[in-house]
Amino acid sequence: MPDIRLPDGSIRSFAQPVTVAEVAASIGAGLARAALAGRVDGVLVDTSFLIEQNADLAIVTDKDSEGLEVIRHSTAHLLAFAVKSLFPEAQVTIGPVIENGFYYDFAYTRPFTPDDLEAIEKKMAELAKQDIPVSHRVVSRDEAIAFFKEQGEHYKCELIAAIPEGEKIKLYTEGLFTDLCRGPHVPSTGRLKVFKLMKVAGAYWRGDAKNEMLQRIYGTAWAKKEDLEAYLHMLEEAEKRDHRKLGQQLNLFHMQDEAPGAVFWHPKGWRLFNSLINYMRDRQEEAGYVEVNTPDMMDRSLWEISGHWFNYHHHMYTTTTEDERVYALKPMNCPGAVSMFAQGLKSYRDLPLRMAEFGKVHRYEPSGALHGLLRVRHFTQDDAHIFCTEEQMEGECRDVVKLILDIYKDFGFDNVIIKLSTRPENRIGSDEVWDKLEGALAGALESMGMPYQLFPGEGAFYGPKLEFVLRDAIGRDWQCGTLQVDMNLPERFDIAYVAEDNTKKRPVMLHRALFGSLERFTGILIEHYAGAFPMWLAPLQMVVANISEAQADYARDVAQKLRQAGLRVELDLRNEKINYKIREHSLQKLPYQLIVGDKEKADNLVAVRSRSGENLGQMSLDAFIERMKAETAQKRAAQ
RNA sequence: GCCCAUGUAGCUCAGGGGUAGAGCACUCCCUUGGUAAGGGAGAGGUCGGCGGUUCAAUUCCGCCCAUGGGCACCA
Repeated sequence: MPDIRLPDGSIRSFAQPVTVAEVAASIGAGLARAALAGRVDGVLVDTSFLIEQNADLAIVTDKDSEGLEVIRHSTAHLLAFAVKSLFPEAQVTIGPVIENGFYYDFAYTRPFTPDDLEAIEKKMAELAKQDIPVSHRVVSRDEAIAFFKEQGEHYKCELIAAIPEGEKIKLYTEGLFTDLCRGPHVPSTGRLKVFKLMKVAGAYWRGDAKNEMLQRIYGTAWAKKEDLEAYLHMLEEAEKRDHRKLGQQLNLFHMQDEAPGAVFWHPKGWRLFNSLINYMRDRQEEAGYVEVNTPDMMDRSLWEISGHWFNYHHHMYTTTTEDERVYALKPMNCPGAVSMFAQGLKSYRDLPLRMAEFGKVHRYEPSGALHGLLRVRHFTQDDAHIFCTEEQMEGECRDVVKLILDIYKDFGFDNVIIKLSTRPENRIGSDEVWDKLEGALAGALESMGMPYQLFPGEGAFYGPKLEFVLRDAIGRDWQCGTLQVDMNLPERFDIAYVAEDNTKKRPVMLHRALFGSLERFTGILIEHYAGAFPMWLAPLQMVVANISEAQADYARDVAQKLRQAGLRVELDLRNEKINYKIREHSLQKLPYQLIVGDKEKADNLVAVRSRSGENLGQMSLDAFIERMKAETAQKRAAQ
């Protein structure tokens, strides 16, 4: 005799146990048709779930985010259903919901082709149209294993074996297809209307590279057709921002086959790159850092001391010289920095010593990992190592966090997620020391009131770390900055400072990078701004274009004056119509275009057009320069 | 590193067993035009590399390299 309380607070009483579907029907026929699942006392269930006692119930429809998840999950099953009906020999494995869609991994004798995908999608549509009911039953572990064994589904048997004791094992059936699943699912396949298969890819069984590779089919699913279209449109827009594409269109950089994972910076791209370094130099100087430079290549013995040789030498570039010495290109700057500290005697008066280096590091990354500027083999870090006393540690951490967040703001990244990764199982050092290091990082954040996400066990073997993830203009997340506390290197290199009491003490060492990799950060900025850089970053800020040859001298004159005012200017005196020039420079996303014709020449003016396409009219050169200086100083403003 | 796909002119792409084609860009000529493409001519390619099959390979097959999408990796 359950009393059921709905989200609006109203209570419905029933004479006997009822299913979620029946409650929905008692409220209205429309809701009954829309019901995808139910939430009973906070737990998501199928519409066939029988409510026997008093309970809170919410009917889940495609208007709820949970409803959409149910749709995606059920569409993954529909995909498996279709694959099994077209390729009965394929074995099913797992098919979870992911952002914007789902995937399903299959084991099959041959790879699925793009044509197969098309056929599978067609089959899915067919099965959906047949509106096949989806039902489930709870079975015992032995029963489940026997069932899948008989079907030849060995992966499923492995999955069942891994289900913890005491958890219910459910089998969902739609038509001839039965799958192991936690549920819930839509009541029938007819509820799945808007989906599209996106791509096939390889994926290791259970995410382990030691296991065999399965075939993963990715798909997307939505409640409404318009949602799917909006999603596909968003993907197209993201593709237009792709830094590899823009890098070529805007003539910023290129890469070529002979140098995989390495960048050829063109003049404009290099100017951008250098703007970032110069900006960082200024900020670091203000924050009390000194800048140093250490060798790119050092003897193997140094890398043995640092531990890199043992841990990473497969990923290091090495070379043997004629005298048979083995050198390695630096994969990190820290051994150089520690060597720098070790040289000469250091006193507590020298601490904290904040030592920055724009070091170019070389790592032989796996070929499959390379990706434009975002994952390269040779990159420049805006690295710094802070040597300090234990007492100074927390304060230094706080200053780094402040600096990072403040700098990100200048690029319009206000939305920064901070992750704290703590001691892993495999680690060096006593728990007591780890308490201190983790305490310094957490304490710094907490004293500033900064929220953070905790990742227990994810720290490096030598110390905990903070990671700074920023969200760009179209909502994508990028991990950039890190702050790590290191107890490994100071010990390995046996560095010390002379303390107040004239004893030698081991300093604490912080590693930090704000941009992380300059190459990567440049790539992120290209996508973030879609190539339309704000004035302070734009490699080329403006063009001066003449209407016809008669104003060439005047245009030259204007450009020269702008350059003298410290602006980055290009001159376009080509024998082309003004429309043609404007179109070209607009496509190059220049912040400003200055048009000079007879009128401007006569009155000593420039006609200004902004990147947004707005004609700002005529103004004097001085007024324009004033305006440009103000805009450049403003930093973050972009259009 | 693993799976799949791709590689043709500077760029975007078409083609296909009988020694390659378009648009844009480039060079020259005409045009001197006021806020997103004026007209004409010309030049440009060992069809990613190496092997194989064939009378003949850019096209078919194999290996390698690179790129793209994933997986794994990211000190």
